[in-house]
Amino acid sequence: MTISHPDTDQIELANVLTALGDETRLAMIGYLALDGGQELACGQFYGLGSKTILSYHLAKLREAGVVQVRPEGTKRMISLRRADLDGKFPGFLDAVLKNAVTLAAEARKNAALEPEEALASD
Amino acid sequence: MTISHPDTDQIELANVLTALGDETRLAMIGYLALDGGQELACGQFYGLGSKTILSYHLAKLREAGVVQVRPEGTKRMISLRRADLDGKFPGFLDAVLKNAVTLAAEARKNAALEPEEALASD
DNA sequence: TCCTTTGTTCAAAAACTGTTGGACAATTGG
DNA sequence: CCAATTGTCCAACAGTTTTTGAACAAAGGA
Repeated sequence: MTISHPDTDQIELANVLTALGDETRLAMIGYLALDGGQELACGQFYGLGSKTILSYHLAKLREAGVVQVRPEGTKRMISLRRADLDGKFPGFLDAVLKNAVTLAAEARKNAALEPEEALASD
Repeated sequence: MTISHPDTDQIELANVLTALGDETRLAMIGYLALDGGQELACGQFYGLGSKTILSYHLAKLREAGVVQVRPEGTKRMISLRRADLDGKFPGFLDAVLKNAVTLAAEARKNAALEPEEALASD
């Protein structure tokens, strides 16, 4: 395997809770839910910080078993491990996402207003 | 107010998740759910550590808005803020408790086997 | 090949966390 | 009053987390 993920049976609730106990990471999973479960690349988490910081937080989510990361070219396509989480902790992810989605929506709105993060749009 | 608690509208999901992202604190809320929502004193979290450590973790749970603490004599009667949490994060607490309860049950069983924690039973 | 895009890795610094042991405080009972 | 019970507070310690900037690597296009 190119990128290491915990097996489903190695996902522990305390680790998942720790991974999600951070506004940046909560917003990240909100982004992943916003677009209907579509995969996202790191660069699409607008308004959540530098690429270094996103890489760091992405690793935390991946190591806790919250997200799946698939390399595609130079990108990393990220998606929620929804089936695994729903199987182990029924109802948990949906309850958390209700909140996380609003965090992501705010971050996206703010990023649109402050184009410091945005790259050349030409 | 004798003991400080956050208002309901000040309870934030990221803080709740951080508070619960720890095996000791997860087991603590498991204990609170085990006995059908009865209040517990610190001394009744058998097998979870010294009184100092329980006091530390209790403060974390209280400051995050997870538990309510009511002084009674020299004891602190602790209960889940179930209505507040259910109101703000529907389905969340129940999803977490399913797991936390088993942690508490294991801790209680182990504490019964290793009577180092137990005080004089005479 | 050279450059761009996309992200990872590293070292360093600052802040926070969890644990321990001892002292302390408040309440209750003898 | 004196002692026991129940927890809190404090200082110290080791370890972890988060952040920053710079260097690096991998893939793809001109």
